[in-house]
Amino acid sequence: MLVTEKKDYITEKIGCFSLKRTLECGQCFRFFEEQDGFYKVFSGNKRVIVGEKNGRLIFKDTSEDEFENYWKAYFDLDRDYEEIDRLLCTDRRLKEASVYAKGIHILRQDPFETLCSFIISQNNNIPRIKGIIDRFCKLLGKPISGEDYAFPTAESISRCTVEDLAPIRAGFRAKYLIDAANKVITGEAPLNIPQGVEIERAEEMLTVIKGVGKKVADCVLLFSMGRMDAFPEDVWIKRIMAENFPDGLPEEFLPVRGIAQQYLYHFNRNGQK
DNA sequence: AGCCAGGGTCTGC
DNA sequence: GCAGACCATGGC
Repeated sequence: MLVTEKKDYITEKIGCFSLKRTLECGQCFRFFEEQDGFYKVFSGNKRVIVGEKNGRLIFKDTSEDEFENYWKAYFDLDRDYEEIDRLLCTDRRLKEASVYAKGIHILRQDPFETLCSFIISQNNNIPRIKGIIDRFCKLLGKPISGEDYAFPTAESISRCTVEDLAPIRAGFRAKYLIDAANKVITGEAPLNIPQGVEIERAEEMLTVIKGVGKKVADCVLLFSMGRMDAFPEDVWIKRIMAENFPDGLPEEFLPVRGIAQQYLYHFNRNGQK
């Protein structure tokens, strides 16, 4: 059996990107910082170890193909964030957040994992969300290697009862995870929504799932489907909007309001105030 | 002990 | 359409 050796893959210099901020700003839950500052990142049934040095990303034990075919899109490395930032900085209120959040990219995560993760997120806090997801993968996910597991497939979840899911301690959300798995399998809730579909219509396609309201649907659309016009409004964003944008976001920002949302969220949670 | 956490459902007005 | 109770669990 011939085993092809993988070497580290090192990217070109990336203009406007912060690995740390992108992973830690609350849009994903399955990543772990290692001793050397590298991150072990999971998405669906994939795993990678990635670090940042001198403006380049270093993907350990990764081929160029794996980078080009998956992780490049995952980290949204082809989008021109400098240009988006220039637009957002034309507004005084958004400029403050944009400067603080510089380098955050919106991830293109695995859609089913993102759906389940934000179902789990409801009325919950981030450390516990990570714990539930971790136990979910260990309980039902296919082993990748060592202690690493893939995210559970919809099929494996659909075979479960609420009692089967008790060990992950998701509480009242367990029944929602099962409903999501079933509706994804039948196609009643599609995870391949074309970009051309109106955002309100796309939200409706996901809110057919029990436990998925507008906020969770917008998180799935933004954080896994590249819908930069999705605008998740959690308690933080609602407060920020009421205080700073009582008449809503100005129209010129609507196509990238999801990005503006993430900057505002990060700034207000971690920045001054 | 009570409150809150990247919400949603169900009921009642 | 909108307010309020309720939902499991755990950290503070």
